[in-house]
Amino acid sequence: MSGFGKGCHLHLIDGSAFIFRAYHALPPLTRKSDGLPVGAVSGFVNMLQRYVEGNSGPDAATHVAVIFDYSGKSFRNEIYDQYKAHRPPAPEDLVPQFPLTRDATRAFNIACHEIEGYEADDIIATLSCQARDLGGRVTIVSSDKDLMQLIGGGVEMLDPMKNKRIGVEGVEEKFGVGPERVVDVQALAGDSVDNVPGAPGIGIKTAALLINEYGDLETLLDRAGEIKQPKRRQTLIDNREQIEVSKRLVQLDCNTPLDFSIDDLEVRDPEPEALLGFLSAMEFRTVSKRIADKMGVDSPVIPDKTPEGADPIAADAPAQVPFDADAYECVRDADALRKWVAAAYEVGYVAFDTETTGLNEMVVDLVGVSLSSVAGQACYVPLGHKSSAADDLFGGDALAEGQMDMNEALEILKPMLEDESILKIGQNIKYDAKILARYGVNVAPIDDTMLMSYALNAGLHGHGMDALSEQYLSHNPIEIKSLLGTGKSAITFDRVPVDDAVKYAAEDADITLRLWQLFKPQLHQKKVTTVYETLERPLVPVLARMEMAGVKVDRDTLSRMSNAFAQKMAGLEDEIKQLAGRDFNVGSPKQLGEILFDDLGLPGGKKGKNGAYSTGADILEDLATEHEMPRKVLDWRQLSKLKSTYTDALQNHINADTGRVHTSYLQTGASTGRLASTDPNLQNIPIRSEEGRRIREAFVAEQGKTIVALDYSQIELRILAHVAGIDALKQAFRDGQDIHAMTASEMFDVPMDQMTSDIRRQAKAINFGVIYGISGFGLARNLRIPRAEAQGFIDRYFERFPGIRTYMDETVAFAKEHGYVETLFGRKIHTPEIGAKGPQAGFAKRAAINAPIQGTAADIIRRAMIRMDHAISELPAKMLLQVHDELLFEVDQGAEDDLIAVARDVMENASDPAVKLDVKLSVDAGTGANWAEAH
DNA sequence: CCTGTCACG
DNA sequence: GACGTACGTGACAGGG
Repeated sequence: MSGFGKGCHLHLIDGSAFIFRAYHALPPLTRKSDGLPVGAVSGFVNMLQRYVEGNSGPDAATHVAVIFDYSGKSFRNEIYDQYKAHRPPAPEDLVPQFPLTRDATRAFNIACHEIEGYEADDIIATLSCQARDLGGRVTIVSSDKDLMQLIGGGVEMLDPMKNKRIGVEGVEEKFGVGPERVVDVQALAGDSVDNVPGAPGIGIKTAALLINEYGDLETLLDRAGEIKQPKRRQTLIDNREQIEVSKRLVQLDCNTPLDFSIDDLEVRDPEPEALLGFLSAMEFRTVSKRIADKMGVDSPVIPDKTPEGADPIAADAPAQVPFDADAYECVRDADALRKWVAAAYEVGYVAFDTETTGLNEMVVDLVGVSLSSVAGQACYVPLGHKSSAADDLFGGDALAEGQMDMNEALEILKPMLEDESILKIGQNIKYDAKILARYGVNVAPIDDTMLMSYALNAGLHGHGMDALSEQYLSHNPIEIKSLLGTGKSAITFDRVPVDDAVKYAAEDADITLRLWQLFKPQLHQKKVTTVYETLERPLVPVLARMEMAGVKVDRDTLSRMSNAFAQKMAGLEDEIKQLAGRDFNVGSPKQLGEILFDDLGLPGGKKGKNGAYSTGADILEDLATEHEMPRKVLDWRQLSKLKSTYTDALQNHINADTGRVHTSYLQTGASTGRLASTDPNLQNIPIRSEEGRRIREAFVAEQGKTIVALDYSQIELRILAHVAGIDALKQAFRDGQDIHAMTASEMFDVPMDQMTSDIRRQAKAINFGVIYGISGFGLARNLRIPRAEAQGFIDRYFERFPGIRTYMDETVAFAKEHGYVETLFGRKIHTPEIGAKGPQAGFAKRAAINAPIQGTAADIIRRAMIRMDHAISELPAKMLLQVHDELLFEVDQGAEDDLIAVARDVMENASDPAVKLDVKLSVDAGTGANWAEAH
């Protein structure tokens, strides 16, 4: 066997990082037989398994090792006794798992090494140098920036989280200098995580600037006196020794004494017996089975025994700490804030919340931030509270005393909020992320308790924090109303006294943390982790970007329409009052009812539960044959709606700075998985009537750009064809037929070439009816035909497509048995009313039938949106809006075709590979200067 | 604050 | 046998 050399490829896996990631990513699982904590081991095994599976192709390793930190002090503590001094001891339940991860590595037949007195990074450095000198390639599997100094000359890093390779350019992007100067920059910038001091006040940006100017650290320090900025100059002169120590701390050692050689690291196939033996000893049933299947051997039998009295759920429940508002801290200076940031680093996560002057993220100001990393312990950092008017003769616009400078606080918080190793937990964190984005902070990675609640319990209850706190923590939080008041006299949060704000804001962070601790393991137990991780969590940044992008709305167009509507309405109003014989408020259904049914004595007056006549559009439509007034009222109402809701209200939503309208998407608004759009709702802009449709002309592209709209064609009927297994429907979609005409032909025995628009219209109504959980009454009302006739249609439909009936019955039965229904992607929609008696039973049944269809369509477009972000990143295009089955883009003129090709591909394949649909998805596209043209 | 009405998919 | 019924949303105006 020849030794390591040219053509060889060494993979070095940062084992310790794997362990911590696994520990934080997974709920605290225990071995069933004896309660040994094995969550981290389980995650570690999964990562190794994925690594082994992916190790093929041109980048495959010929040699591989997993490298661990040796527990205890390293030689760096002799250089600087405070090195990594802020690191807390490993969590109690993680400690026994350390040796098990070594066992796991060996079980996979992968070399595993650690050396006393050295860190994993040093071993990785030494092996990288050796491999490079021998002419081979190296891939370091880690996202630790301290390892970036090793890159170059055939050495690359692979970020396993993002599955992204990092080469020399990646280093330059991160540090502003090449790999050989990374240590110089780190020596200056220091590192709060490892407690490397560096030069106070100098961060990576400034450090890179200085190093690039002077060449290297030694030259810089020697010539520090030449620096123009007095503060910088003094810092470097005063802290020379500290900077030199820092460099020795960050410099990795390429001469670690190894008790093995690279040749010992050659890749070996796992031995089934050893690997399965280890997995069954750990009682990992799922992985055992998967690996056994892969290896083509029998999976080991793992006894399923639970010790008497053990309650795994109860063991997982977070500790009950009483709520204590007096325990919350008000943070007023940098040192205090740094302590809270350090606390986040200790555990690797932090719940945080922002307080602002209002609810419109695009406009409001930041007033304060609250943090919590341990239940019961939380702080509030007031930043923008105004002094009370009584203290300030100049109208109370001065900042209150005892607050940190906003920029200083953000400088301390930003590295932590952007640190990939620190999980930021929020309740509706999209809101906080958007606020902070306007202050130059890009919050990531994130978890969101609102979305967790939604993935777990959609259909059971709302997902606002107050409701969740009450239900799951038995704690009623302070109401914001009690601080701000209501109505006209309401104040903004910056006017709330700081002492009151602390109690309210810190409590929110505390509650969020506790909810997270509660929900996180439940995701796993309730099997909704995939839904949360693939359909909820990654959508947050996508929606945030769309909302911030906004859509350009032309004020003049709206204003002109508004005037035209007003004129027409005035004319109609005169005519209506003339016909009524007296003056009244046309916009009042109550008064209108009295005119129609009492004064004019028209037939069919039905009083509702509060004694008023019903005057809905369908009733007026029927009355239109009796009298000419109802038609005029209908016309008036349409104009009134268009004017008040669209041409007038929309103008007020145009952002003064951007000239665009920025909606907010609510991810948890609809139980089925659909989004909801608010402030303003851009998912109900008119299209069905010709007059309403023209409002879309006001949604325009910027100069030099084009609006592109892509929408799924018949997505819900396609999903119905799949889930109900209707072959005729599937075939029709495959053949590209007119689906409603085909339904009509099938039902009414009319050949396709003799189809009339009226028959087709009826079939279309039936097709939609099926999706909604059809009833004879509903169809009769929709088609304005006798109920018996409608029922006949339905019977015939079921006869021709018997799969539909089966689907409906099975779905209702499933809902009754489980209390929920599911989409094809595993989203659970709860149906608590399914067992109800009375009219609600009908509602619940139809909702249960509709939910998997509407929900699966919603899941598909969510997947498309999540992938779209990356897919169009190279194009001069932005995704602006989602309207359930449609995506709206703005793209540079000339790039429309490129965008359509990419976006259509993403949308049509959005269900792959999780779900293989029997029916192809089809997407229509349109372009134009405005939304009306593009549709 | 609730209800009726109507805009969308 | 009667009861009421298409599914999912949000915004606005009127009225207490």
